[in-house]
Amino acid sequence: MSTPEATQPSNFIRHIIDEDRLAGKNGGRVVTRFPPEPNGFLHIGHAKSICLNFGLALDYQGRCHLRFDDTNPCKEEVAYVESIQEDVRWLGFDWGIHRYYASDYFEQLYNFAVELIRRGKAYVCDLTPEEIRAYRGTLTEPGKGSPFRNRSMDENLDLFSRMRSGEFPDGSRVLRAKIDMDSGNLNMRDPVIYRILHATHHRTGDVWCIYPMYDFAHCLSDSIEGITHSICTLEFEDHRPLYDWILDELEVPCHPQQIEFARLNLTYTVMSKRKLLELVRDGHVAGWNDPRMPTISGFRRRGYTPESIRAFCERIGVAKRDSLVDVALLEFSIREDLNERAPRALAVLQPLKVVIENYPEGQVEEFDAPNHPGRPELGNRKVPFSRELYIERDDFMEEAPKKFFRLAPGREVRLRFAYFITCREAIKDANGEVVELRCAYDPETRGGSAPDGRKVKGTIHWVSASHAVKAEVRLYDRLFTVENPASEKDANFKDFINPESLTVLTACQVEPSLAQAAPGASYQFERLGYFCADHEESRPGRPVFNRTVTLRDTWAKVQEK
RNA sequence: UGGGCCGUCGUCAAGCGGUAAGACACAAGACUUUGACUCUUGCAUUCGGAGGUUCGAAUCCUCCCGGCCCAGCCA
Repeated sequence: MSTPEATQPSNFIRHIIDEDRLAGKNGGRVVTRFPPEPNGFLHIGHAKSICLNFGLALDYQGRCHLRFDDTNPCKEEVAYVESIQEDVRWLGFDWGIHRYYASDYFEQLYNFAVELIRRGKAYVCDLTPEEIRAYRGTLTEPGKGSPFRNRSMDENLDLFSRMRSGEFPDGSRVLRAKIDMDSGNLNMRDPVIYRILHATHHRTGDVWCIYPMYDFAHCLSDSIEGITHSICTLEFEDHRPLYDWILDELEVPCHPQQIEFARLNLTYTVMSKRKLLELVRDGHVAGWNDPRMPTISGFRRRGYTPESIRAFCERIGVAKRDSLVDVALLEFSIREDLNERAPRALAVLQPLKVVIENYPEGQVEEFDAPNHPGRPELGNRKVPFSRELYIERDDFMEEAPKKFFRLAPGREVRLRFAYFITCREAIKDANGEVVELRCAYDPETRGGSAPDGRKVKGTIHWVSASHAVKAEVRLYDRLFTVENPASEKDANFKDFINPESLTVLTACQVEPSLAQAAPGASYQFERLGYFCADHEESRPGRPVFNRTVTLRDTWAKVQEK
């Protein structure tokens, strides 16, 4: 069995854990948790956290809890808890019996709050939200104490209990921790830990009308569950003193260690739930699982595999510096995986008709095409060939440069698995647009090689016109035109939405074997890219494919020069 | 004139006082019935800057510069 340290790249969190184990801390146990708030869909930034937390548990033979941080009934919905579980499972992780909800702890949390009051460390405050803000001071000036700061313990106990029983309207009072209004850390200036919210909670219904704030609920939930390492993102660094303060002031089962790492940012997309929600709400995308979305469900529908996302998360590493990861790394990860597993197929996206003038009318041949060039065990399929074909429009150029290896008047190319053909004539319509090619084939080149040893530089894909199946193909491109839309100064991120992020092609012609593509199945359309049959809209006989990612395209780079 | 954190290749990221890993990207070449894949080669005399400590510094110290986060009864 390999050591944990050897299975994954090292990072500072592993170092901390290694040291803790060496010191015998927590009895050597490692218990982590992934604590999403069910107020939106998971995105690839969450995938980084999931891979980290569950990965650590796996490697150190510990466990990782899935805990819904559902302390704000106004924003949370069961639909989200369902999608979150589906996504975590799809990514390949298993929380076993360890699925929890912060709302399961509401009673315990309430009792902890009461205890805090008893210890003189919390008080009920009647200030309005505006007053609380004003009293809090600013970044550079200290705050001042609330006039309710020194209420008696009995009064606090009474008021808090009446808050719970619903005597007071929303916003009229809060419970605050009594810490330090002079602290340079605003989180320590008597933070609110309970607020009144007469809202129906998706799990507890109307049982409660007061709800704990994140800072109060999170550390205690961690402690209740026996978490050893509570891993979160950088913006919670300022909250750590409060996390520790609460656990220090109360008698709790254990005191987990909060560790912060940098959240994932990816080029050409946005990663905050608020912004993603906005894209969905304003109809810029078709939903949370639109293949252009950086959500896990979006990537799934786009044709990404869990393996590729896990490989990506491993490659990006874990550190504390803010970073913006090149989406090319994600694309590399999915190409690497699909190259290995996706069966090949011939598909013509923008058909150009080709008539092979010297090929007998009505004749049909079938060629054996391997499903994968490197994996013969994946077998072969038959591809029909006839006098009239479709090829890709881009594979013909009327005036082709020397470096263009494809079809042009007078030039010869190989039709993959079939014959060499030479272009005799390009037929144009009234607008001067090429609508058909008249070609001649060389019968001696059956199978794709010439007995006389002559070579052709180019091989193109094709499909037999009368056998091809019509398909819809959706080409996806980056959602934004700039690398970091969220950081553009004096502008709204939505101003940078790429108007060409989606191109729908409805007249594609694909080889017959693709007619029955199973929803979600991935293929490599040779020379084009990886495509997957759409989970929701693909139908037998009328397939719909989503482009996952293009193939690497050296020719495109040459063309740019 | 507040508090916290971070600066190592274009992008991520190892390194933890002994003389700059790796990946992606990029470039050149080989192979090729996918201009794919694969392979080979190249790609930081230097670690934000300046001083200092040391036989020796990306690693330790000092100062400076730059970036990020915090003033929700959101998480």
